[in-house]
Amino acid sequence: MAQVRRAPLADQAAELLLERIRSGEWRLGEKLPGETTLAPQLGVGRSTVREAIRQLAGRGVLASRQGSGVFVTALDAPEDWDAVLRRAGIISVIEARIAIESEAAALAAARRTPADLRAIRRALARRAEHRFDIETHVDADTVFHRTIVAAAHNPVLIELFDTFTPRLREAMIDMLRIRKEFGGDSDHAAHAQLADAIAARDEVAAAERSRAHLLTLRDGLA
Amino acid sequence: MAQVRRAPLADQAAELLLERIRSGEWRLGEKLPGETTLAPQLGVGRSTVREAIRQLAGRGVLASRQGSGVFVTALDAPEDWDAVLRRAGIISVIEARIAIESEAAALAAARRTPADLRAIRRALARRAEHRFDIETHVDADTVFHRTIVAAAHNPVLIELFDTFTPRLREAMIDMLRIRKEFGGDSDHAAHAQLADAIAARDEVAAAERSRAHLLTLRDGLA
DNA sequence: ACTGCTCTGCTTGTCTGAGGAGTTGGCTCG
DNA sequence: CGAGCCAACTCCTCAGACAAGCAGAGCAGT
Repeated sequence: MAQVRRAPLADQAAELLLERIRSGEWRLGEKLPGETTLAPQLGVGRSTVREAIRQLAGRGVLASRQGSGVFVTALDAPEDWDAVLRRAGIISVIEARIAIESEAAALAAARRTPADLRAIRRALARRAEHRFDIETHVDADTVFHRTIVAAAHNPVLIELFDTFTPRLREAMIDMLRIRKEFGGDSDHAAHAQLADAIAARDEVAAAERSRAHLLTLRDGLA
Repeated sequence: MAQVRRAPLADQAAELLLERIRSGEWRLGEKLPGETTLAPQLGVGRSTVREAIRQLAGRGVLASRQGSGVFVTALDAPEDWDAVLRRAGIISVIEARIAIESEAAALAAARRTPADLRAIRRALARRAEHRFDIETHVDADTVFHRTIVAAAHNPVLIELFDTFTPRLREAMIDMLRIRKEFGGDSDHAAHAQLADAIAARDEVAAAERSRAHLLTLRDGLA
């Protein structure tokens, strides 16, 4: 026995439709049978079919046009990044962060404007101030790293950074709580060197420093 | 004059609700007013409210539990990556690909199994065969690069790769069509060197080769 | 033969009313 | 004070009705 029908009919109908779409029953852009046809086919009422269609419309799979019909706009629901990141494990996430952030550091060194540099320096100072409360320190650290990614002027990279950091926040807090030592002088010096490399437009050094710092973070979490 | 295009009431209602959620009217995990309360508040019928809720449920913002109520599960709809990539421009996308792929190449050099290596070599051979039809060549090239990312054994990186490449496919095809020259000996040699570096477990060289190759691609698209 | 019109059937959109099913919190009773 | 019942509330599902919009068939005029 699977489950005692915990899921509402509308959800089941949506899942069933998605399954049939995935199987290739209708091509991209093709029209689905009408609601009045689909309802008895799925064994539910028309309102239920409509709610299932709405659900898939919210996920970007279907689009309905009044008077015309319901059309397939995607052959599959886009991967849910939250789910991917939950499944993946912290190490994989931080490796992805290393990838984007070291590249972003190099780009930042090449492209940073004076305003970017001011923001980086300011974030670095705030990061140094908040060295007593763990959560506050982690957040200040994240803000600092974000200013660097922002200085790369690449919307994809900044979006990736924002996708990954929430997942890492808790793990970092836990790690620091165990180590009982953070925000020390050597840690601050490493970050200051990163900022200096970007200020000096030294792409190689910026990538290197960023990478080295995050690798220690990864090994701390392993 | 607003617009000729009229959105269905249910869509308008969904947008309105999302707006109120974003504004912080209800906190994360909090319960929304009942359908019978919401309907006159939004000036629509109950079934329309239900369809709006379903739509937001499909986007992961709301979740409804029978007998209990409708609850906020996210304060905002997750960014749609397709939209981000469309907006971002090819250069930004390929820079993101450089970031993940050069890092993946280094990880692949460290972690590749014999099976990974066989897959890489096989993909390299197929890539060399298909050097006459542009589309086929681009697809074979993508498969080759994907085997490398797969050898890094990091689910986040492979997912990122799969997210980016569809967006790049057309751009690469267009570029090669203009240049009228592809799959040459030097191009093939560069890929072979990348495969060799991974075979030799040389992390630095693998990252370097991958990066250099993709940079020429970026500059070709600029 | 071509153009432009209307008419018609089919589609989705919206509302209402009626029960069914599940949850919650208070109330009664031991 | 605790256990069990119960009533009010919630969402879930259905059926029916009518409105609004689209697309193609058919027709009339040029």
